[in-house]
Amino acid sequence: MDQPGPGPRRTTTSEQLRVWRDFVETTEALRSRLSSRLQAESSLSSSDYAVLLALHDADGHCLRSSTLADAVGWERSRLSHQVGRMERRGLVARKGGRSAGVALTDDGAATFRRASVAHLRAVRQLFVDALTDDQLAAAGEIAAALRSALDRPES
Amino acid sequence: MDQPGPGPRRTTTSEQLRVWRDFVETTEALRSRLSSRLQAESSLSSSDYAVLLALHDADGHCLRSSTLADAVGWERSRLSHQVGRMERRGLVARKGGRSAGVALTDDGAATFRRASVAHLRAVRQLFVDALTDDQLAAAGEIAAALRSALDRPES
DNA sequence: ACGTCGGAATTGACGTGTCAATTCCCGGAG
DNA sequence: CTCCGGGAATTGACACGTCAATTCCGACGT
Repeated sequence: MDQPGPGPRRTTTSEQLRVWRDFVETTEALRSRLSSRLQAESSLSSSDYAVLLALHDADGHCLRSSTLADAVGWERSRLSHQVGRMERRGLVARKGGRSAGVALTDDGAATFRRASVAHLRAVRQLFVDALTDDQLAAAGEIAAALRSALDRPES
Repeated sequence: MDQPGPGPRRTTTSEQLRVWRDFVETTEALRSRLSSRLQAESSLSSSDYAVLLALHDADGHCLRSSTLADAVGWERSRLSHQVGRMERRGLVARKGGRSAGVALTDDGAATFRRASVAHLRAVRQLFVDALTDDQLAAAGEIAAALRSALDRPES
């Protein structure tokens, strides 16, 4: 046996692959479920919600485009399209000329508050309460480990 | 202290929320990284890959539309659009009249084999090898727990 | 003051996903 | 044989994301 003792060392990859698939499919399903609920309850997409959240947390409910883009972690152009659509729906407003800020409208702020209680309830039900304390802690560690792998030099 | 002893009971929700956000953002980033690599290395989207994988595993490299839809877990119409696009690129072919099957072409099969080695390498690097054995096991349990919450009656 | 240079923001074109029709085919009833 | 019902598959219209231009504005040198 070229296995260094009884310690848990990698067997094949098929078991690992199974975990990978379960993990991916489940997180995907979770994301998509939360997204449907949000849509059904508040007519907001996850993207809408992300923007509203960032603006809501911002000082004066207003941010420069590029700051907002960083806050939600998107490309500029994606944000621009998104803001355009949200502006048409009256959730946000562009301030000033070409440069200088996107602001939450009153309507946007109200919509966000309404949506967020339902959304947080859903997150609690489908994630927080679905896991034991240990599992929740493990989830945090796993996220950190994955992120650090993602941040490595690239291959 | 209204905390019932040293036992691990929920504090506020803000710590839990932080874990939730980390978790979501990280899995999202991971998915998107794998997807870019696949695209760069093989000119395939994740959706393309999913379809090729399902057909490759299928008997005779051919499946009925609805069976294929179940295999990848999509809506019918999404599959139809996807297959249409893949057909134009020569990766798959529709058989028979309106009903009766989508088949992998030789080109599709070859493309899939090429893509899968790179993809599996990436999965190993960014997921399997990024986690300790314990974390990998925990990931499996977390997926199971989340899935079972998702499968509950709905709210 | 004028040009122009550079980055910020936007736009357009295109591939993709969803929802609501719509088409197509098969099987049974008359 | 013909007609009709219903489910499978497709299509169309529209929302969304990405990439490659393009526009816009302000700073800097001369």
